[in-house]
Amino acid sequence: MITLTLPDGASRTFDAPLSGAALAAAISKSLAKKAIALVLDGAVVDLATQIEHDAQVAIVTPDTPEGLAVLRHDCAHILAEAVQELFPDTQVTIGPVIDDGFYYDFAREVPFSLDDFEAIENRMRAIVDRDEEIVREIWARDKAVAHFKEIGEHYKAEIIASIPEGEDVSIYRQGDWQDLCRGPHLPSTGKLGKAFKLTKLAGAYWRGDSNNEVLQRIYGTCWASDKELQAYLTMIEEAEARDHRKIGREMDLFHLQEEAQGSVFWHDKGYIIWQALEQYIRRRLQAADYQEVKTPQILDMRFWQQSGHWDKFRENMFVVPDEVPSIEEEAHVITGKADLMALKPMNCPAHVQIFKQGIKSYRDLPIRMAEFGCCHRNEPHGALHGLMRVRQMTQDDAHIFCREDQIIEEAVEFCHLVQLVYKDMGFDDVMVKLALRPETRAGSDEVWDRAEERLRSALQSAGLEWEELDDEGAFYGPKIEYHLRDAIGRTWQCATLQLDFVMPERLDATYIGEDGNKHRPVMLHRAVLGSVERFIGILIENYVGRFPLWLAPEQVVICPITSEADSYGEEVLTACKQAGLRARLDVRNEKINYKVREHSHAKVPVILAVGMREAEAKSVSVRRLGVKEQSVQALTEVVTALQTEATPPDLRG
RNA sequence: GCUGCCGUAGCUCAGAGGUAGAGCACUCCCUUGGUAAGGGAGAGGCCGAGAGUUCGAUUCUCUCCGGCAGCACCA
Repeated sequence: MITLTLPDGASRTFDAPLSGAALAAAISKSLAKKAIALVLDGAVVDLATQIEHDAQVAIVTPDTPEGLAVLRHDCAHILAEAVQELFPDTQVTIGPVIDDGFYYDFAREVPFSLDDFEAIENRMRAIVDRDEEIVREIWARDKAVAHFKEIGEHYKAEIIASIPEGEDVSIYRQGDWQDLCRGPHLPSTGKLGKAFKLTKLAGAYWRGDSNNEVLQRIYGTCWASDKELQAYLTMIEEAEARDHRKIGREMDLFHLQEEAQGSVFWHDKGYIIWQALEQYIRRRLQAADYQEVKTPQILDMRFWQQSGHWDKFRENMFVVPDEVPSIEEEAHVITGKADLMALKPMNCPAHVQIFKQGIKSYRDLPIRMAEFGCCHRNEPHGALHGLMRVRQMTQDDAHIFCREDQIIEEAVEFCHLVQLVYKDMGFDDVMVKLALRPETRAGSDEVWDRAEERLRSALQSAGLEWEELDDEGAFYGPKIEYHLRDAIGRTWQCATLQLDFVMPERLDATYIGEDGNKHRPVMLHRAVLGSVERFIGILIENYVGRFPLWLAPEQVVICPITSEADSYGEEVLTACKQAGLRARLDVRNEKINYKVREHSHAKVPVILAVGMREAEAKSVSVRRLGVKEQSVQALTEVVTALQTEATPPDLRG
């Protein structure tokens, strides 16, 4: 007798052990048809799994997250089967499920091309039509290693060989094709359906290590129905239209050009956003008792040697020889013999220098030292990405020098500040991560234990949920990271707080404690926006260029309907400007339709149309971006209302 | 940096072994129009750079540069 409890709390008893498939059939015919896997006491397993004893069970269907994951995993397998049928010289490696789909890494001499996708997809559909039964087999590890070696699947053999000796491995067989896999899988290939599409082709290192050979990765997406597949493809297409590089060009915010790779040319409109943001965050910092400083851009190599950057970070630094370039035709411009200086990649060592001027008392702490520091980092070319990853960036950086007993309070305060700012920016999809000790690190395990625990309690006190990342911390300490999403779902680290016991030591920063002795301060490296460039990139994508009034580069455009109303337009413009609004008058010889269309495309939040009727009544016809309706209101009222709306969030009553 | 793809007017994109085309934008003219394109004319290109194949290359081949996607990197 076996008693099985279903998700709705109901239970059923069976005389003998039975498979998931039999269970589904016992519940209903339609469920049996839709069933693709089984949840047995919380674990997703094959539908064919025998249920031997009392358990919590659920039948997995494609319309659940678990079901979709199984589907995508099978889609990866079917991709691999199709590829090996079409290209027998290909070795398989791994093929995991990812957000919205899956990928499979292949090893093959000849590169795949996008043109191959059609043939591969066709073969995948044929495999679905064949409806091959998918069977799980348990093999001894050594036998599996030998087998995969023998059939020339060296990567698979390597994976299996890394499984502990003596353990059995599971092999899934579908038709003539087989793969090492933990599972679970569909009962047969026919259950996959055809709502899949191969999307991207890219290189990827074997085992994620750039010292290893490059494999060819094929990405795909897979859904329970064609409708969902179509919806996903449409969503991706629309998301691409939100790309900040595209919107930045359309709205004339900034540009990039190859003579300054990774450095941004900010146009006037983009720089208005920058300034509004900088002034806003500066006020927030002032309110939180930060002091603002400015430190040198170029410092001698010896300085970076002392800070440890020369050792740990040199590859990412721009180096400048301290000599006068030769103007002789024949001579080398630079001798290569001069002392070296470097553009600062970070502000922290310079801030320590300010801290070290004079003698600091424990009474002075915490010192919160902020700088809108322009830093240069020599990023790999392949890493550069619009505003998101640049080589010259400005951080809303600050270093908090404090005593150990002040760490938690400072960290909690910081988390509150981030939450406040991100709320003002309208971000609701923020991911918080805690990056823990990396393999190569400075400081004892005891120090790290303490540091990590402190950040955990700070996150807890701030009421946040977070994910912990092993091995991702800075060499000098663990860090809290706030990640934001871009238009197509990629995440970018923005705010960060890093706990550092090392730098004060290296640069010999001290304060006089209550006991009259010298002590090391702790440093908290922190940024709220992160890099201003990246943050604006995220803002553009999140707002799709339709900024709230306080950030909009152009807030108001005044459009006379006939040239007779031009002089009244001037009057409206003056009123707007006097109220501090960023306004412009469009007196071009164009029809109102045309002007409305153009300024709407330019994402100007407010269009004020004025004709003779408005001129006589001292009113304006207000049209808000994205709203078809207009309303005619008194000029003075409109200006006052817009003025209120354009007030930055921290200055509102 | 690695793998793949791409590079034609300011933008979006056609094109073909015989030195280029559209729409939008731009300039000028006509039009004074009431809320997402009024009409006409004009100007605009070393077809990413270099080398090779060819009678001839923007088109084919190679190298480089840049862009895009992913990987690695992101202290």
